[in-house]
Amino acid sequence: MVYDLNYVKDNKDALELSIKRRFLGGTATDPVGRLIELNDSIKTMQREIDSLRHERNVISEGFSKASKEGKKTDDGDRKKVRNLMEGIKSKEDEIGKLTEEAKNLFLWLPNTIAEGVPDGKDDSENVEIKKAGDITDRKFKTKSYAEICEKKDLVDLENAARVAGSRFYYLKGKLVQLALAIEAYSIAKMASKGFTPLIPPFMIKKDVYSGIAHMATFEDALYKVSGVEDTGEEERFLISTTEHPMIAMYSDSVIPEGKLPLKFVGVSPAFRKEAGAHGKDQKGIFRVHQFNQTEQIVFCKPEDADRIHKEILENAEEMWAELGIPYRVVDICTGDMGVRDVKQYDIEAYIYSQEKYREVGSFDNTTDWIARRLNIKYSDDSGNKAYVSTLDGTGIPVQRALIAILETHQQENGDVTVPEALRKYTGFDRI
RNA sequence: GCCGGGAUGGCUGAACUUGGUUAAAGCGCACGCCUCGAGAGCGUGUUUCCGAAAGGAUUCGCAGGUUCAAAUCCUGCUCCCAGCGCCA
Repeated sequence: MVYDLNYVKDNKDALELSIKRRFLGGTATDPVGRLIELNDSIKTMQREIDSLRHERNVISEGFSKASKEGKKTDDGDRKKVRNLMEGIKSKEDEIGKLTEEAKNLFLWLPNTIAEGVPDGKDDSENVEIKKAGDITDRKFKTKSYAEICEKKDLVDLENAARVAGSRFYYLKGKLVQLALAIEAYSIAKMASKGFTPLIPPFMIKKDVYSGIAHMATFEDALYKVSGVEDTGEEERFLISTTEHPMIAMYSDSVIPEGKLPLKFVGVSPAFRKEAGAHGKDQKGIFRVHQFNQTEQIVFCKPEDADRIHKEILENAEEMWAELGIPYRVVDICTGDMGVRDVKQYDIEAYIYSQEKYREVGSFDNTTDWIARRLNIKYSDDSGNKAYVSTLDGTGIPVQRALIAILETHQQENGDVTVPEALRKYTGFDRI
């Protein structure tokens, strides 16, 4: 983790405003001011340490010369150096404490906010900016996906609960093939747009993860893999989104400017504790501990971030349209936006049985927020380095797409037609 | 899991046995000189941090330790290579 406090100084006003508009103020009093204060003390102290070290180095050099010439060394100097070292040590301890506090504050800081983001406290104040696809008036009564799965034996929740616990499932039969078809379709679609397909590791080391996620995420979302400590290995966590290992791929890296933008489409399972979601979508496969997804990730130059942000949103829209699912695009308000985002769009698919739009994708412009934490830079021809911008957006979340397809494409007799775009991957056109 | 070898700057690669000015040398890259231009040649620069600069600090996989002084000695860890064992 690298933290760059000049950035905080330069963006003081924007950051303070951001904290206020996101309603994060209660967490700490004047975090930005405190951070700047810490920064100044750390710098001053570092300068003092540097000059003490210089003194030490000068004396030490004298020893070096003396030993080469076979002369005796001065015991008084030896004592002096020892005193210097004590001074350095105590100052370093102090600097360590201040740095720890500064790092935690820095990690906590949200991103700034892009122009035009609607103000609001929570998701009720998000703004719908687009509706697409027709919600058809049915002559028959809509069956929920759960009913269809039950009737056609496509999901087994009961045995899953006994074997793995609640919020787990067995997918069965044609639903499995449909799930794999969604992945294959989504990967092929994105690859055709110049995104490099990627299957990432499904576990991440703790120290890497702490650059990406807040402690709250660790406790509420992440599963820790236990048992490895005994062998002396580092702790690992199961990924909670495909995005994390994809972004971390370039941590501590410098990407040559000519390679940007770097575009990837990943596919993997994701594991979430869903702590704090008790009661929400309790049954079924809408909110589960383990799901599959495809994910778009782009590393680009800052000036391209806005444009590519819209691009990844449009990529996903294109896929939902081809799957024939009615959806809408929502402009997320300040209070509901991820702290990493300067701007966030969500796609929500229409779920007939609930007569509601439900979230099926999130599209984040995180500018250099992640890059600063994971130290991802790019360099131009003359070697100047700057932080890249990163963008991430869902491709297709498989389980939720299954739900949307079952509910949207059901027929009166209870069968479900497979969207045209998926047929070459399923090999059948009807469930 | 066992045994062995290894990790040095943008890259190649020495110094480690025996701790001591500036991490050698080469390549690449940037800038300058030279040139009508290019090449060659010559010179300067090329980890990171503080600093307007001068300068200082820092850096040899990571973290500690010993020492006036660590790339070098000691301990722990991570990763890579090869062999053996196990294995989808």
